Amino acid sequence: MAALQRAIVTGEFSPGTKLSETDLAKRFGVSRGPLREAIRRLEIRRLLTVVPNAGARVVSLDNQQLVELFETREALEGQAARLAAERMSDQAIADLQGLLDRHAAVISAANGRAYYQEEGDYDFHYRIAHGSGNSLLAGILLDDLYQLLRMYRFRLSAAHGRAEQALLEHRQILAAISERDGPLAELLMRRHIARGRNRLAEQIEIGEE
Amino acid sequence: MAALQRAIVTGEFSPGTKLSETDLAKRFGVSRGPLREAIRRLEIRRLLTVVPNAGARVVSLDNQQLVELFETREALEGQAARLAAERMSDQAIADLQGLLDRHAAVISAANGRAYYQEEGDYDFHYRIAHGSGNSLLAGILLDDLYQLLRMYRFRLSAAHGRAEQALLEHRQILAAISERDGPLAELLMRRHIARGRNRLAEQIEIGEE
DNA sequence: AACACTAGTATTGTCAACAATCGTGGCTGA
DNA sequence: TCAGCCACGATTGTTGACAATACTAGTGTT
Repeated sequence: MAALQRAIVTGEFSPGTKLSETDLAKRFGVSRGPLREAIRRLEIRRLLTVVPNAGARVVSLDNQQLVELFETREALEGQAARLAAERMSDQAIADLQGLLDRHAAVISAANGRAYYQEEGDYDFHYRIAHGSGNSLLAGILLDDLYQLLRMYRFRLSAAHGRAEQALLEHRQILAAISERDGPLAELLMRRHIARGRNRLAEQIEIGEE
Repeated sequence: MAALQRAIVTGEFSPGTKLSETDLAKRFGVSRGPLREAIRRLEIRRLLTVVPNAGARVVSLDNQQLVELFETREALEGQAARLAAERMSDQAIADLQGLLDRHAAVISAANGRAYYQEEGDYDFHYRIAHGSGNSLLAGILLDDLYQLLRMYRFRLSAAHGRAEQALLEHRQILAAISERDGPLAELLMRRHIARGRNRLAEQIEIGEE
């Protein structure tokens, strides 16, 4: 039944698609009852928009709403980085260091921007969220916001040649965490995400011309 | 069907209570189908904890989780205050000024701490969240976190004689917004909420003795 | 030709019955 | 007496059928 969420998040259904309950029920080999429960959950997670008596559609974010998403991430991930600097174990920090080393290898080897930009970036932010030791904050980020973000990764992946830059920023953030400098980690993380938002804003301007 | 959520949030069911589907269905005069959908929604909103094949319970936050709630609020409401300083209309700011004036009247008149502490505080933060112009951020705050908070307002209301202090802090925040000073508004809001968290921490220490 | 209304169809909302799983109480045996 | 097992009862999970609402196509009127 989590298969429905996966199907939506991975982009199997494109934004704006109308979701027929009977169709989905047949597709997933389940009755309409459990399916409706799944729809309600995805509605609360903001992955679907439901209008009463008219059905559910895959959420379709306009550019304004994507900016909102980045603004919200900026606040939450900044706080996560601050808390991670205070609470992450030395072991977890070392592990994360290793993760970034592997990312570096992937980038230099295959010029593997695509992989790094999507999964690598997600891995890093995932660990910071967990490292905050705040399960509520981590849950909002990972269960809600990141699922939304994944739906739009194609629109946001126009940042080629940015893998190296992102990796550098990740290393700076981790360095601040390693030095247990919470405020600096927060500042760097906010700036890191703000850059993503600015790139988005630039694309919007280009698109409007 | 939103009646169930209201019943839980207003504290009609105390934290930890087991919720029987059949009982609730009879109570609200509805079948188990729609009721289960409502339960799933409240589960995602973190107001209920559901274990498979064993039923749903009203969420029971321990002190650690309450601290997490405040840490998350601090990040989100700080950002909301910053954005509100940039985006709130002059009219909305003037209205909010009027709201605080009314709060001041209530406090001095009836020594009405109880009212102000609960509803007044909520009103103020509600308007800031909306004033951010970020519906995602406002939604997370108002639909999710504040519902959780309301369940525990009794445990957090041990701050007597604090109505005046809270009002003062609200005025300072609004002044920063009025001057369009985003960073200051954020700082003051974060400090305002951090004070709430610190009072909570003090209570925890007292309770542990 | 364009609009309004109506009937038909499809889809969502709701319900009561059935199946599966879990917790509990009592029984048996060492 | 206590541990383990079994069966019963209760609760959750699921299903298919029924009711209500919204969309659509077609017809008639202006």
